[in-house]
Amino acid sequence: MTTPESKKPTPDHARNLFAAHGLKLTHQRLEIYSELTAACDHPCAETVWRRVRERVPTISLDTVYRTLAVLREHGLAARVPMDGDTARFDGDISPHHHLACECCGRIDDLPISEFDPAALQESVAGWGRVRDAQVVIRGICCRCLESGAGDRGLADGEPAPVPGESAKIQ
Amino acid sequence: MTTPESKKPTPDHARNLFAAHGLKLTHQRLEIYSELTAACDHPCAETVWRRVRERVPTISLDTVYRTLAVLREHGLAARVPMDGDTARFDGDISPHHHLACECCGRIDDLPISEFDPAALQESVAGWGRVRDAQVVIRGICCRCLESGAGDRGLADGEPAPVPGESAKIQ
DNA sequence: TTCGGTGCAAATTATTTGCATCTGG
DNA sequence: CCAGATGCAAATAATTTGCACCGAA
Repeated sequence: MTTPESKKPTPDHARNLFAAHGLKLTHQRLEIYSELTAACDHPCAETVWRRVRERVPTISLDTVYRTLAVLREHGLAARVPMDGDTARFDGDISPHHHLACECCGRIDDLPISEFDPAALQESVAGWGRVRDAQVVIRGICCRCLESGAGDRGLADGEPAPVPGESAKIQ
Repeated sequence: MTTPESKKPTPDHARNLFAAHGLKLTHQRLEIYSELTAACDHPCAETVWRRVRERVPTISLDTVYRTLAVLREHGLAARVPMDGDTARFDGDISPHHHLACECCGRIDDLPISEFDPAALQESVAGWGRVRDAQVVIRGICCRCLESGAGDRGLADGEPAPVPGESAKIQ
């Protein structure tokens, strides 16, 4: 286990879910989907690949990319709206907010209830159809502040090395 | 003029601003900075380049990339937190929110006052230092809805062609 | 059986970097 | 004069795509 997995993994209810979307349920897709919904660190494609490879050594990186794209197209996964250079994915499609460290690249869910997307319905009325509304916060996490890695500040994606941490790719 | 420019351009107050940050004020930087602060469409590096080239035909794309990076490092510009495949820049560094069309890639400012970042200070207290907090909305703009381009839905960055629009790169 | 899915390798696209030259302060 | 800035071209890194084979329904 590379990172702490919290949320309950997807057993085989994925079977019905995929069928409902007219998607074939392959060994690879099941593993990718399970890994993504179980993860809580909003992994990038390569990270999902590395983790799934522990169970399916022959899976290729582009299958991961293709599967993540398919899951997004069917609304079973989402991309986190952030400004790094690598796409980060989220298996939790329920509306929620995000918090990102510009130093080490970690992205966490932001548990708040102060913000209600419905409140700005009329403000966006004439713009078009809203698919998703969330609060995005960028800053330096306490771990980076403590390690002094956040001194320079800036940078995004997976920047500056964090002492004691592997960082780089999440 | 490629797109409607609204906000007041930066005259020469840029001279003092750059000096204050210890940055040399070159012809190229001035044009890039002016173009960025005048733009209201959150352009990508290549778009800034195309626009500035009308005045400075010899400027190179990597100078634009380097300058945008420098401006960000000094807090004179920001990258919009979004999930497209190309970085989008913002010359307006005052706190505000964004609205993005997943179909044509356009990004607009979202004029709302309902959301006050200060309200979640305590929610983020133990996480670290907040540098920026904003609401990000993703959806399909009315122009795409009308043209039917938003039918398929999904996609991000600069996807599906919009009839009557140049789209592709913003 | 059949069409969608997969793996591999090559191709694209966005962004960065090395280096020699040039220039603002 | 000189450290920092620029242009050009080559290098990276992330993501996509062509194609032949394979397996779920």
